[in-house]
Amino acid sequence: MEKVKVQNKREAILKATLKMVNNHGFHAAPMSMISKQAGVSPGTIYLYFESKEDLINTLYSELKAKFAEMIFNGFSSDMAVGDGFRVIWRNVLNYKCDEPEEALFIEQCDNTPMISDENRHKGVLAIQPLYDLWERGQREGIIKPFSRIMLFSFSLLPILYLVKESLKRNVSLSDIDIENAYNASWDAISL
Amino acid sequence: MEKVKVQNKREAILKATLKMVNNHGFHAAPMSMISKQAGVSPGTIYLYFESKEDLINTLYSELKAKFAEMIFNGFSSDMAVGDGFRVIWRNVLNYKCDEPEEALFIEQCDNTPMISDENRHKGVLAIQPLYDLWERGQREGIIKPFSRIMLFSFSLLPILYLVKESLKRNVSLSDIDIENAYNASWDAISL
Amino acid sequence: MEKVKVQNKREAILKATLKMVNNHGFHAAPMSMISKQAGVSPGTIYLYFESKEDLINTLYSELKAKFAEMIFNGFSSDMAVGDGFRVIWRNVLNYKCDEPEEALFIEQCDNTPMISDENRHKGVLAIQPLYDLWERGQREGIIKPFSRIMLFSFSLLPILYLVKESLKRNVSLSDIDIENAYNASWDAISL
Amino acid sequence: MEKVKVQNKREAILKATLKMVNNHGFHAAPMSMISKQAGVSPGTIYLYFESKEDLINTLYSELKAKFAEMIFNGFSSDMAVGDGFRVIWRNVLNYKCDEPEEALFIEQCDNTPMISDENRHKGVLAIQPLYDLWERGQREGIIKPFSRIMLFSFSLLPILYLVKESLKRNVSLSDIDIENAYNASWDAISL
DNA sequence: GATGAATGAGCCTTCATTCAT
DNA sequence: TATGAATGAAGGCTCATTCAT
Repeated sequence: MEKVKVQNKREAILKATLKMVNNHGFHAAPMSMISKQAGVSPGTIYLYFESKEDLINTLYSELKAKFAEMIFNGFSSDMAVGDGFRVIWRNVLNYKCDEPEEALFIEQCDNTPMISDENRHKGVLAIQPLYDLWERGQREGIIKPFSRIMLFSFSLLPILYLVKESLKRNVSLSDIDIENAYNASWDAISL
Repeated sequence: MEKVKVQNKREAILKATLKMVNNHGFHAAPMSMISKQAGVSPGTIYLYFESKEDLINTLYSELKAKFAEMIFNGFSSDMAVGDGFRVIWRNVLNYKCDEPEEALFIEQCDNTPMISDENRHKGVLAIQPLYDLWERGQREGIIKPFSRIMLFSFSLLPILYLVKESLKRNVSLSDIDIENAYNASWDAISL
Repeated sequence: MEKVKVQNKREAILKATLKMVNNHGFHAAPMSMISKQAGVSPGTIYLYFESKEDLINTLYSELKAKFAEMIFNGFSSDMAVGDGFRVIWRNVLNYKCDEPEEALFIEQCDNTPMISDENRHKGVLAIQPLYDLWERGQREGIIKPFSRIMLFSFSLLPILYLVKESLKRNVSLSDIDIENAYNASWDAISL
Repeated sequence: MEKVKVQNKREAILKATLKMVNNHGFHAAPMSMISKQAGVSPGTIYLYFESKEDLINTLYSELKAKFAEMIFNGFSSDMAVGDGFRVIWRNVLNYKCDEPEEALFIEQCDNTPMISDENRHKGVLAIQPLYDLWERGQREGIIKPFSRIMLFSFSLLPILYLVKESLKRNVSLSDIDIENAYNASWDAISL
C-alpha cells in the first residue's frame, strides 16, 4: 500500500515534468511549478530525484526505454526481414501518434547539453534487435549495405519528422500518406 | 570606421551567444558569460538586442537566413530538376559540414518554446525555390507526387542527421557514404 | 505558534521598509537593505509581497488604515459636534506625535506616482465618520457650509504640518501652542 | 548667441526633468529619458549638472526661488498689513493655479531625503518679507501672536492644499470658494 | 515519508555616468 | 560644447534546494 502510493508520487512528478517542460521549456518550468502540477510539495521531488537535472535525465531515460520497448511490440527475431521491418516501422509511427507529448520531450532534450552523454547513449543500445534485423537483411541481400545510422536516417527518421510536423500543424496523415511513406522508407534501404 | 566597429560588436555578441549556448545550453549561458566571451560589457548587449530572448531569436533567424541563402549557391531555376536537386543537396551537406556549430544551434532551438512561432515560420518560407523545383519536377513527372514536407523528410532530413551524428562521433563520411546517401535521397523522391 | 512566527516576519519586513524608506528614500532603499534590516533573506520578502511596489503600497495602505482607526479613539457618533471634533483633533495630534515615522512615510508617499490611485482613495473613505460629523454640524448651524476638503484643510492640515515641522526641528509644541492651534482650527470652521 | 543657446539647453533639461519626474516619479525618470525629452544627449546633462541629485536639487531650488519671487508680485513693505497679506495670499493662489506642475514637483520633493537640508532651508529664507509683514502685524495688534510656522500653516497651507486637490480631481474652485478660503485664512491669524 | 517556509546565490536588466570623438 | 556608445555596479526578482516540523 505504501509502496503503491510512493510509485504514484514518483509517476505524478515525472508526468508533471513532461507536461511543464513541453509547454514552457526547461528554463521556464521551475520545480515549484512542477510540484504544484504533480500535487506534491517541492521538497518531495527531492525524495525521488537528486536534482532538477537528475529529474530531467531520468524522465528522458525512461521515455527512451519505453519507446525502445514499444517499437518491438509484436516483433520477433525469427520474422522475415521485410515483415519485421514493417512491424517496427508501424510501431514507430504509432508511438509518435499515440504519445506525441513524450516524443516531443525526447526531441526537445535530444540536442541539448542538459542530457548527459552516457544517458543519451543508452537509448541507442536499446534498439539492438532492429540493428540485428538489418544485419540479417544485409546478409540475406535484402537490405542495402549501409551503416546502421544511415539505414535509420532513411527509413525511420522521415516518419518521425512527418508525424511531428503533422501534429504541429494539426493535420492528420492520411492512409495514403502513410502507405507512401512506408514504401519510400522501404525503397530507400532495400535492394 | 565607426560603423565597422559597431558591426563588430554586434557580430561578436552573436558569435559568443552561439558558442555559449551550444556549449552550455540556453539556461546555463548567462548574459554575463556571453558578454565576457564577446569582450563587451553586459550592458552593451542591450544596445543591440532587446532581451536575451530577442538575442536568441535574432541569432536563430539570421542563421536560418544564412542557411537558406547558402543552399541555393550555384543554383538557378532554369536548371534541369535533377541537376538542381543535386546542387541543393550538396549545398545542404556542405553547410552542415562547414558550419556544424551553426547547425547545432538551429537544431537546439528548433524544438524549443524559446523561438517564437513567427520566427520559426520565416525559415520555412526562405526555401521556396526548392519547393518550386519540386513542383516543376512533379509536373514533369520526375518527382513523386508527395507533399513538400514528405519530400523534405526523405531527401534532405537524412543527410542533415547523418552529418550531425558523424560529427558527434568524430568520424567523417566517406565519399562512398555520401554517394550512397545522395542516391538513396534521390531514389526516395524520384519516380 | 507557527502563525505567530509568520506574522512576525511580515511585520518585521513592513517595519524595516518603513525605516529604510524614511531614512534613505524609496529609490535608495533596495530590497536587500530592507531584508537585512528585517533579519530575513531577500527572497523571503517575496513570500509576503508580490513586488517592491506591492510592499510599499501595502505598507501605505495599512498605515492609513491604522491612522483612520486611531483618530476615532474615544469618539462616538452621538457626541455633540464640538466635543466630537475636539476628540478627533486631539487624536490626530497624538498620532502625529506618537508615530512620527509612520506619518512621515505616509507623506513621503502621498505625492508620489508610486502609490496607486485606488490605494490612495481607500484612505479617504476611511474617515467617513468625520465627514458625517461635519455634515451634522452644518445641519445644526455650527459648522461653516464648506466642502469637506476645505474643512479638512483648515482644521486638520495645519496641525499635521505643525507637528511635522516641530519634530523636524526638534522643538516640542507647548501646551499653549496646542491650545492656540486648536482654537484657530475650530474658529476656522465653526460659525 | 552662444550664451543664449546654452541657456536654452539648460532650461530644456530642467523643464524635461520637471515633466518626467512629475509624470513617472524620480526613480522611474532615468537620465536618458530626461535627455530625450529635452532633446539633448545624456552626456550633455553632465555639462550643466554634476549628477542626477544635483539636477533635482537645482530644479527644486530654482522653483522655490521663483515661487518666493512670485508671491511678492505687487507687494511692497509699506502696505497696510491686511492689504499686504491679501496680495501675497492671492499670489500664492495664482502660482498654484498657473504653475501646477512646478508646485507638484516641489511637493513631491519636499518630504524626501533626496533634497539636501541646506537646500530645503533656502526656501524658508526666501519668504522673509512675509515674516516681516506678520511681525509688523503682531506689533500693530492685528495678527495673532503665533509663531511664523503656525501662521503659515493656518493661512497659506490650506489654500496650497485646496488648489492641489481641486486640480487633482479636475474641479475648479469657484470665486465663492476662494472668497471663503481667504476669509477663513485671515480669520485664523488675525485678531 | 512529506511538507512548504525559508534561503541566498545568481540571473536578467537598468541606468547614472564617462570618454573618445 | 556636444555627442552617444559603452560601461559595469547594482537592483529587483527567481528558483533550485534545504531543513525544521
